Amino acid sequence: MDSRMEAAVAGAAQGDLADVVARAGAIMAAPPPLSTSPTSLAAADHMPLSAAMASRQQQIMVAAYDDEPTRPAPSSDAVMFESPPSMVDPYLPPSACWLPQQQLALQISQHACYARDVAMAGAATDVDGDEPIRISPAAHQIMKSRKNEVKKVVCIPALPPTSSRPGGGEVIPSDLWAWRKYGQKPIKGSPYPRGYYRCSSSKGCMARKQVERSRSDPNMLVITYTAEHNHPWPMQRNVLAGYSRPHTHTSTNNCKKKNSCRVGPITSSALPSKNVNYYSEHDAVSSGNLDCQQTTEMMEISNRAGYVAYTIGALDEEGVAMHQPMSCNSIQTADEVFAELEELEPSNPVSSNNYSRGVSYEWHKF
DNA sequence: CGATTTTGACCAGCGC
DNA sequence: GCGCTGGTCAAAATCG
Repeated sequence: MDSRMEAAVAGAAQGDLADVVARAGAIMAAPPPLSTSPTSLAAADHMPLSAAMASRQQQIMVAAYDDEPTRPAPSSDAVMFESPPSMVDPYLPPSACWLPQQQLALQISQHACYARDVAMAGAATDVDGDEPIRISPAAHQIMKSRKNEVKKVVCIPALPPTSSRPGGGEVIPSDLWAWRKYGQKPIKGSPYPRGYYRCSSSKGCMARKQVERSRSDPNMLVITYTAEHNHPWPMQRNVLAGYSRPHTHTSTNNCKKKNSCRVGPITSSALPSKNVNYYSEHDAVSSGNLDCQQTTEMMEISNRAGYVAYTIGALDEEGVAMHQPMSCNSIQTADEVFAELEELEPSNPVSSNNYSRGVSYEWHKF
């Protein structure tokens, strides 16, 4: 068995589910020891997948941000990541597939023993592809714990801590929902505390999320979503304003206050509370209540703004893994994209300059 | 002044 | 039953 897989399963045995996810993500992301590794993104055009992954018929999406918006679809070399790729939960809406490069995410759900699935998907075979995975009973028990609670786990590269923030300056990327922190606890065995957040958009909303750094890879943030939002997604089209750039945001420049890594306030008449500070950074849409149209728009615009999305592990009818780039035909600069958006909704301006240059984001209600 | 964060206290679940 | 651990509450502090 791949040593990395052993580590992942060991993590599960220790009850570190988040770590399992992170490890699985690392497995998926790790540069292959050989250029022909099954997980090699460089071999994207003819990517073989593990049998276990295929059995789940999972779609694994990798979204890569290209710093040069005018650059065409990347060559095979261009999809060698330093950051982990995203693995998108098939139970999640398609919107979850859209991920900026620096939030390349491993995203799994707990619809059915997800950690095992993660481990299986991440390393169902070793590098040689011939060794089956064995999950210890202890690990399996951990995976089945928390009863039948449905969770979504997102593993993303952590942003650099902001020195301006007290207590280490953890920077929590946004997922477009409004979250309010209600607790923080040190976690046994981990040097990093776990933050507890609840949705602040609606009083009755039971949505929760937990944010912690992976103890095995401090560069990874593991975000666990619990329960569903019982209200509409608070923003619409112009949410994209915060999406099309990697973290050139102002955290290092303007984050003089502890809350300042929220790029800017977003007000919306649709919101129950006034002047709610929404996280407006660009990040995975992981909770995903977006409808198909929104998703399509986001995918399209993101592609045009310089994102390139790849599907890894989409299966044909015979279970043969396919890998194909998603549409990325018309590459435009982000400014062009947002200028176009403004044309679509002149009453709902998007500050493309601010956005594209990462200075400050001013979103307007719609 | 309202919203959010911080942080210690409290509570519940689980294993021994 | 007890202790450990994780999750939540709530008061105080902080921020805009």
